[in-house]
Amino acid sequence: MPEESAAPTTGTSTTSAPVATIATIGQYEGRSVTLRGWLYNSRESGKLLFPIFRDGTGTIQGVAHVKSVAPRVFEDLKNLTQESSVIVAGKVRADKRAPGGYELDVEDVAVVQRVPESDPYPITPKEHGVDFLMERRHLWVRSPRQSAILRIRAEIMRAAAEFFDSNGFIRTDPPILTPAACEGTSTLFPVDYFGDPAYLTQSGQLYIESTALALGKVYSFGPTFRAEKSKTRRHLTEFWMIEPEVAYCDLDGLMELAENHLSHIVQSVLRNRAAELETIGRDKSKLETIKPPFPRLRYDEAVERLNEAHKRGELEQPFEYGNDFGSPDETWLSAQYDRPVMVHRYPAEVKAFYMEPDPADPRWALCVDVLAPEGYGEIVGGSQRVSSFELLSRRIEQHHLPMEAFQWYLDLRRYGSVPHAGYGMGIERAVAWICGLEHVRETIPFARMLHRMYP
RNA sequence: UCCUCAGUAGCUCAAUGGCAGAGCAUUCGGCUGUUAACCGAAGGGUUGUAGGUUCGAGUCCUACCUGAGGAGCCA
Repeated sequence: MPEESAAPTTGTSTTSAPVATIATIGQYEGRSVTLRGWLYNSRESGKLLFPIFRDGTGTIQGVAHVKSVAPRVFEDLKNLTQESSVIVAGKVRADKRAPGGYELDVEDVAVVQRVPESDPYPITPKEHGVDFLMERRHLWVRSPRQSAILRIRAEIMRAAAEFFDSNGFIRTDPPILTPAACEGTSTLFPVDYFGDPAYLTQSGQLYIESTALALGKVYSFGPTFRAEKSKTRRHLTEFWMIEPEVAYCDLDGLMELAENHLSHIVQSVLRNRAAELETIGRDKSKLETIKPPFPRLRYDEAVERLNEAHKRGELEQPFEYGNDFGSPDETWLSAQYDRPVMVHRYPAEVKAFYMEPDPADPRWALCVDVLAPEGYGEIVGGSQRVSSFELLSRRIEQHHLPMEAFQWYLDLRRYGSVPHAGYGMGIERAVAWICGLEHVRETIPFARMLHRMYP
């Protein structure tokens, strides 16, 4: 994906040399170019300077000898501080010693803003702790690793939407401000809506069930909010979800959709963000296997395997039948496969009220969780929805949900109800898995977590 | 919310209850191919906060604050 400069040129050139970007600088080999960026780091050896520049697309080392440039240029470069903004002109030269394959023989430099040494850039190329970096997230995103992750995130989001756009889905985004809870209010963020209580959405699902019955195949893509007080590597209070919803679709159709969707995303990242995967040191062979079909596992079979694993001593806690999987259970299960595993038909009583019971045995719900490999856990959760008006209103009653608030949702079963199904995919967990990250806080530009709202 | 661990220089970390220390960063000096460069020198401290024990507390005790890891819940 070469991003050619459609950049503005106002007053930002030192010479007439064309403005290049570092990622695609090879096409200018042997020619002079202008780079607009920042000083990433610099080294010197006597009369030789090695400033390393970054421009958002990559880094490149410049070379300047005291005799090869004007005295002012040499002095300016020598006094340059980390993250000072500069416009630099130089000749592109292929060099085997350079990590990116090219170096820049500096010809001229214009300092846009010099960072004063009395208040140096705080993030040095050495080690830092998590708290220190998160407090300076607005600067941390400049580091090569962090900007590579954000580029991969953007590709994941692009490919995730592209898959639906090119398969007949219509994007219909639900409201973010909602009048009532989807499944109880305890995990919702309340807001004051002109004196009445309202909540930030925790899922657009109920709304896109409506648009699916209007348009057939739909999806939504946006932020969702959960006020859960969870403090783990998998949780954010604000995260992005892409949710398809399909009329006349059953659980089997939904699982097929999910495996094709996920495979498309991973293969797109491999194709379009190979350099970034390299930068962050991701093992690509772990992603190349992500192709349909994904293994399918009934809840019952998963439980059996977990109990066997416990007997062998691979899991501390024995699994209690009828429960939802715990985090260690998910981690163990997902680590058993080289591609995502789809666990389906959980016990109905531990699952949401809107999930259709299996006609073959109503103790099970027609639902599926997709667990990412390498222990990354649940990245997709979905189900076939209850289509019977009688069953749905009975469920709403049993769950002590306010019947008034669900009248519009029940209308979808009053007027032309059909079997339909959908799922939600958490973008940040997908990014963490595809990038091989320890924690979701690095998968989003500014993470919102329990006890972290700055910057 | 619960459990565990941590908080010392700008950063990452040392210091048996007995003189507050190193590496990096910053400043100055040296080096014509450096790759988180290297070599030499300098400056840099209310040891998270408040109490307590002790001749003496960074170190032990109590409370609180902040952060991290995990659990539950979830995507």
